Amino acid sequence: MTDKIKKIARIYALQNAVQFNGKAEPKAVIGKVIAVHGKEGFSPKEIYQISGAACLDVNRLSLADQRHELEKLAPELLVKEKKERDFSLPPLPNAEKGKVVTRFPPEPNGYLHIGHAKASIVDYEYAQMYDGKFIIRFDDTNPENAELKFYDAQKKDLRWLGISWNKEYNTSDNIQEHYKFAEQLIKQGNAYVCTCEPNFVKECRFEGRECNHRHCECEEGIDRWKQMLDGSINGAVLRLKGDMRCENTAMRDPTLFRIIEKRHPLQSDKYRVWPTYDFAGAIEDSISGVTHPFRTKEYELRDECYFKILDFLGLRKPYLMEFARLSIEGMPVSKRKIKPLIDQGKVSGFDDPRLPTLQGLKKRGILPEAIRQFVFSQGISKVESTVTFGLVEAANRKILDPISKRLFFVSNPVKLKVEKAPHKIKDISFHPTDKKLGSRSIKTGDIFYVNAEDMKKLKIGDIFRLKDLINVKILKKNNELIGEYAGDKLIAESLKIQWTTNNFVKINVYVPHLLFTGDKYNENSLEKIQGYAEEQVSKLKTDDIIQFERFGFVRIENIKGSITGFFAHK
RNA sequence: GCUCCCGUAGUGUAGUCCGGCCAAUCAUCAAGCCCUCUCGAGGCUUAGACUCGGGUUCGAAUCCCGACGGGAGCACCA
Repeated sequence: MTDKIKKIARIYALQNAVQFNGKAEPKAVIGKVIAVHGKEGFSPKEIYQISGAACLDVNRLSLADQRHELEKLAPELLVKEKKERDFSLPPLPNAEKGKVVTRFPPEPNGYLHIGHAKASIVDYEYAQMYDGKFIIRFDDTNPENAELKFYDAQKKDLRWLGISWNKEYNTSDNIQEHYKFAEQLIKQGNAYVCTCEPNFVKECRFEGRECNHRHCECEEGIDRWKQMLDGSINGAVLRLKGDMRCENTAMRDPTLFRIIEKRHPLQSDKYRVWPTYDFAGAIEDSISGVTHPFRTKEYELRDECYFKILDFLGLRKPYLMEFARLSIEGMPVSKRKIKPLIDQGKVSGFDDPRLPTLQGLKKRGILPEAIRQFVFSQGISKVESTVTFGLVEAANRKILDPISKRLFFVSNPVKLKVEKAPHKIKDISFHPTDKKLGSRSIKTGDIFYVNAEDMKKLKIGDIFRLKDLINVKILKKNNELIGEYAGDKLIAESLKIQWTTNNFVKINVYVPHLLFTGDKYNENSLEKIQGYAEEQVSKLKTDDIIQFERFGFVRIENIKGSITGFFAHK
């Protein structure tokens, strides 16, 4: 038995020594030995001694000898294997295949952004993982926020992300049911109608003081509730009887229902008493069969309230989980920040390519699959972090690169006359490796357009190459740019530049930069680059994403022959 | 102010629940080289982290205590 463990210790001491310059470290070795062998009746002390001795012995050998011996004993330990990272979501606690139900509950008050994408993708993905069901529920319990157009707009955004759902409904469809639960709470003495001034409520909550309404009889409570519903009292709310001295201030008798006299986009003026998030969220998750509701961290303090309500009503409790909000550097997600920019005309709308709205991302050529991969790479931890948009770009580039056509675009174009240039009809393929993407043929003469900065780098007499076409020697560089044909054969070390013939397409490319630097709006966040693209570009359709060589990936909009580009990234 | 949550390379992230195959994963970024008729992609290499201080233990990124730092809540918004 001791022999066995000695042998193991020897092997790992050798491995450790080989890995770290001939010096084995007993601490590391003992760990491995215990991990592989298990303790099996040995005390850690014994193993420690054995490992220590093994290290001493091994360290006396030369590195070459160590390697040699390890090769004989356990050659597989010689190669350091690369660990693979698995980017799928971690397993869901308390989950059973076929029985998981998740939900995405947006308020129909705006367009979806990347934060919503994270939530919905996580919800959807877990339902998929467990062959469960995924519900989309519009949390439209505040008629002051809900707007008709957003119900469909949000669904459209979700579909674009590749998300589908098993069930869709509105919380506002269930108000009657919410009323029944409210009544039950009042009857049980777990809720009461309060007509205190909002400021007074706030004060009491802060100081942990109860108000008089808290102690009214149930009979009276029901009456007052009915009055709330029929409009005969105003300024009333229904509050949960929590604990006004609870350390968690969310439990200091939170409001469950309030009066909002505003026409609802779906329910019209049918109701004037509306449940709050605390109430509606808990009730809906429970009665719709959701097993694993996710929400963002800022609700964490409300968990207690969520469960208290379900407790009082004897309703099933879902397994509630939280994760951190997603924030991206320089790209605010909140309506509070975006809305003023739109109102002041600083961005064009909710689909401005500088915005992290799904429509904005789409506009600049970010693919839904890239967003999904990005979300998976972020995971669902509670650590708050600010991500660089570069991570989204990197994911997008990996998807785009093998499938995007390569085309020529010349920004800041200058005219170049090439003397003695052979007239050609040149076939140039759309992709450097994937020939299946096809090719275009370009008819060339002696007039070209090239980028002015490229030309600045060249002196008279220099030879450069019009990529995929011919070499050109610079003859003149003053008012006019004149070159001379210098052969067809590729010169490996020559500068290869993109070009167009005089048969070009005028195009503006909008390059989005960070909207904010720190807290300040970046006045130069949208750069407009004008240039000429090769004629082929006029054949592109809206939403085509191509790469302009040495420029970057660009999404095209072709509106009745007028071409605009939106820069995605390099 | 009170309460809660969180602290791993420049930025993200795995590992933390259940201490030992962790002198710590992967991506991104940066630097360098190779490859390429793009400044893209690909390949290779290098650099870079467990917030700090105590404790428990043969052994701590992991458990305990404390400090510090960041975030959130204290709405008749969600």
